[in-house]
Amino acid sequence: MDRTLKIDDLLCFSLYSANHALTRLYRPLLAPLGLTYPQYLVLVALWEQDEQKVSDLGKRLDLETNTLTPLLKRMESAGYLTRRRNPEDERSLIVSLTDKGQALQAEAQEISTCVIEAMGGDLNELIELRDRVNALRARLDSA
Amino acid sequence: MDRTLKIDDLLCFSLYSANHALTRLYRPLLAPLGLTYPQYLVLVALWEQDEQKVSDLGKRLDLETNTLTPLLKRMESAGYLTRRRNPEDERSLIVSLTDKGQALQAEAQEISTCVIEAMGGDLNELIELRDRVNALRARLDSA
DNA sequence: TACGATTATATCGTGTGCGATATAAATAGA
DNA sequence: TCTATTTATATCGCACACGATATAATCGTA
Repeated sequence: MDRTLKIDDLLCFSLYSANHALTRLYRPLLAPLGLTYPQYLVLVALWEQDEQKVSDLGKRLDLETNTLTPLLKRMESAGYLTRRRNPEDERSLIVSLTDKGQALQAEAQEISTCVIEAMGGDLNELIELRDRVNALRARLDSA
Repeated sequence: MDRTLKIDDLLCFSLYSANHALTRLYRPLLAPLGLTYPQYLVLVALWEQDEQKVSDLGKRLDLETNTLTPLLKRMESAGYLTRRRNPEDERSLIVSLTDKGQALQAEAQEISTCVIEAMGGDLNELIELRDRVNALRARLDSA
């Protein structure tokens, strides 16, 4: 049996590469809004629950503050959100959507539709794939 | 029905996040070798087929030269590979493994074992997941 | 209350990714 | 053969990611 490690054999490469392909798919869809893919994920998290602390967003998106702080500053400059200290604990920072940030939610539905179409295949299959990838992520996080 | 877009609903986020989790898993395994995860993927590609042009590696890993050139230079500095012009076409550059780069293949087997264990679950399940993710990637690339 | 430990965010340095552009070699035509 | 076009790699700029470290606020405890 051939034990040579091949690039296409690696689940890690599949995920790495599929993630790149998705980023490339999102880029032109998000460019008109001046958003990057990680910034879009921040918006999704805030649409789901507004007024989150930086640490909440970090847990939700599994990102560190050294990634989030500059990213959120850019989004604040772009007018999509505001950052203010928590009056109850001046250490933490509360991130809130602006009206402009709220308003984007409507356009996002189109983007989702577009992405799902590009992914092709049956919707139930995509959902199952999502659940399996999430399960893998959970196993990796707990390892 | 609740149509609010939730972060965990997104297959794109699953892949994004699983990819991060994998990178975090590989980091401490590769750090003793002075390698990053993308650099490791370059080695895997070269173990499979030595003496590849930069453009070949780009196709294999789905990366542009603006990513590969500096990455390969770092790997050359680290002594894992050499870069020389193709005598038959001076525009192209041939990337070859050094003895040191070849030698790493043995250690890689251990890393793979480690990663597969961390991924947990049944091996056949992992293979099926890989195939599904690869199929998704193929659909995205052709879209 | 004083002060060391903890917590939340920020900063710095390095390494990807990639759009845009530059450079050099090879090729195709007039 | 001379030149415009194409091709392969390199460079530049910006935005993630993240380890390491810094700073400021809060907490715990004597």
